[in-house]
Amino acid sequence: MRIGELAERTGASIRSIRYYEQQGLLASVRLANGYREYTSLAEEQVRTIQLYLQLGLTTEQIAGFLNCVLQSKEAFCENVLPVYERKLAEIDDQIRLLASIKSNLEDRVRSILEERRKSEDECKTCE
Amino acid sequence: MRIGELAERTGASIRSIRYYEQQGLLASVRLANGYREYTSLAEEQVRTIQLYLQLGLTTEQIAGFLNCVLQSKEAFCENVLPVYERKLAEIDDQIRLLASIKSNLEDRVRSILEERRKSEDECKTCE
DNA sequence: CTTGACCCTCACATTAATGTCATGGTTTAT
DNA sequence: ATAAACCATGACATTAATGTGAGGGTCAAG
Repeated sequence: MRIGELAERTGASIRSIRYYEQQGLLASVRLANGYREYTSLAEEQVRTIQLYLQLGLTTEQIAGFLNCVLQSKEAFCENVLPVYERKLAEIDDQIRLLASIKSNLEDRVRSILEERRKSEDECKTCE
Repeated sequence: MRIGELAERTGASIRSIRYYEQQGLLASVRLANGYREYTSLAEEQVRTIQLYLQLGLTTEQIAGFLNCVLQSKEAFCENVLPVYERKLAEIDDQIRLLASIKSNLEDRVRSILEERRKSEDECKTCE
């Protein structure tokens, strides 16, 4: 199939599919006219790429194990686990940071509401 | 004081201080030679900017209420609370997404370890 | 008068995947 | 043969704060 059909089937944009190829994630054979031609395997391959991208992995990380996982199970690809571990650590850091900012913001919101409540009370006293 | 001293005192880079000015967060008067001159108030102002940036607000958001909060309390600046609320909602979204990716990754790690354990067991059986 | 430490502006780089536009070749159907 | 639909490459834009470097004034101390 050609790139348009592959895009249609996978939901990836043509632009993205070309990008995956450029990043070494996806191969294509070129027809005499220069068009990319894909086998039906490409469809699953693009879906696999999308899956890993949704996990927040970079194309570079994916490139490190994609060929392996396309042929065997993740469990048999040595490169997968370290990437997952690193990503998990990174996510934990991000969550921690976000949680800390969140509680800071919540404190501030509480303070503001509290201060405003006090002001309102004063107004009532004034009346 | 000049920009170098302000940078030194606040820990902000000279580059950042100029950027804050460009974004309308910080004013300076220019000496005859073109140098920026700051009053001692600028120091607190930069610290305030840094504080809001650490909360993940953009310079644009900060610009929306900085003048107000420099003069009175946050509680009396109408523009603060909506920004905080929006930021909190955004953070919740991010945390939810990260948590979802995290549990997905954890499942995958578990699967891999499980599969490998099974393989090891088979090996023992083989011996 | 020269050196070194300041300061200035302008502009490009950074990240990473994707969108979008320009320009142009190919194919298919009418 | 021409229009419509497809494909190609290349390049710039996106986000937002900051780093960095070029090229060039200013000023104080020696």
